[in-house]
Amino acid sequence: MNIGQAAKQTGLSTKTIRYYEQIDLLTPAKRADNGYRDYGEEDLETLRFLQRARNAGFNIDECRQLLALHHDKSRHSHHVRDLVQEKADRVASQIQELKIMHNYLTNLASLCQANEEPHCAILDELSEHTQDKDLQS
Amino acid sequence: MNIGQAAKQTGLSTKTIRYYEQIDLLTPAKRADNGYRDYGEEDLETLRFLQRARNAGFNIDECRQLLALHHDKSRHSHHVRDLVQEKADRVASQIQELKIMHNYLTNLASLCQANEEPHCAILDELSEHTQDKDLQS
DNA sequence: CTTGACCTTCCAGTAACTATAAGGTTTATG
DNA sequence: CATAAACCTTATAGTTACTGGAAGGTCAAG
Repeated sequence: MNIGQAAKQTGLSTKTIRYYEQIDLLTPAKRADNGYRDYGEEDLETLRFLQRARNAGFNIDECRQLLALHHDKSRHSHHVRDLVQEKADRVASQIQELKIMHNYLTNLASLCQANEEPHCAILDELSEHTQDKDLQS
Repeated sequence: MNIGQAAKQTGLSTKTIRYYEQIDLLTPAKRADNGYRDYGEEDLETLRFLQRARNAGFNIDECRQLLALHHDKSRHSHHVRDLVQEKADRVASQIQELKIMHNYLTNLASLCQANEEPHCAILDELSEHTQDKDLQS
């Protein structure tokens, strides 16, 4: 199977697949006689694994670890769990930060009269006050 | 005032300030006789404006627009509001995505027995099923 | 007068790709 | 059989918003 087909089957782009090979996230695919990369069912599974892991928010390095655990038949399952739990925690705190930011922004937006006049309380806010106070709530 | 002082006063790093100048986000600071950048109170205000806007989650290009509006005395305040509101909306949907991701991850984590055994339902999940279904809930 | 803390410019690296160029191969069509 | 579209290949550069480091000039203190 050519790379284009593999891409379609897995939801990754051909560029991305080549890139993953380049950074040694994937072992190089075997080549057909014409030099084209040739993917089999097992390759597709690895590609799908990566697609899902990235989709779940794991970065490349974390994917590398997951893949290593995936291939390590002597792994302990709690290692995998720890990785996932840690990630979930980081996502949770990222959500918190974004909520604070969202508060601040809607607050900002509500300050402004939104008319044809040049005066705008948003710009005042960004210009004048001591910072961060409004972000902490 | 040298760049180091300006950095301290505004919460940006010297690197960042030079970078902002380099990408024309800032007009070049005037130079002292020794070639050092020399900042006055007005410069500090612009720097603080940028620090706050970045902190509020605006990217460089959005900061450019905010700064332009800031300097445009014939602006209409609703333009500013629109910019902020749009940003708030984007942040809101980012939060939604992260919540879905967080659900998925805690779900994953709960599947795993987390013991000394190699078998791990997380890896099964990432390997086997059709994708995205679990992300949609 | 030298040491350390500044400042300068320029170049490279980060994350995770995406875009583009220049070219070879395969497949479909007239 | 020619040729055009749709593949594939590699290599290089661009993206975002900086950060780090090298190599060197300047300034204040002891």
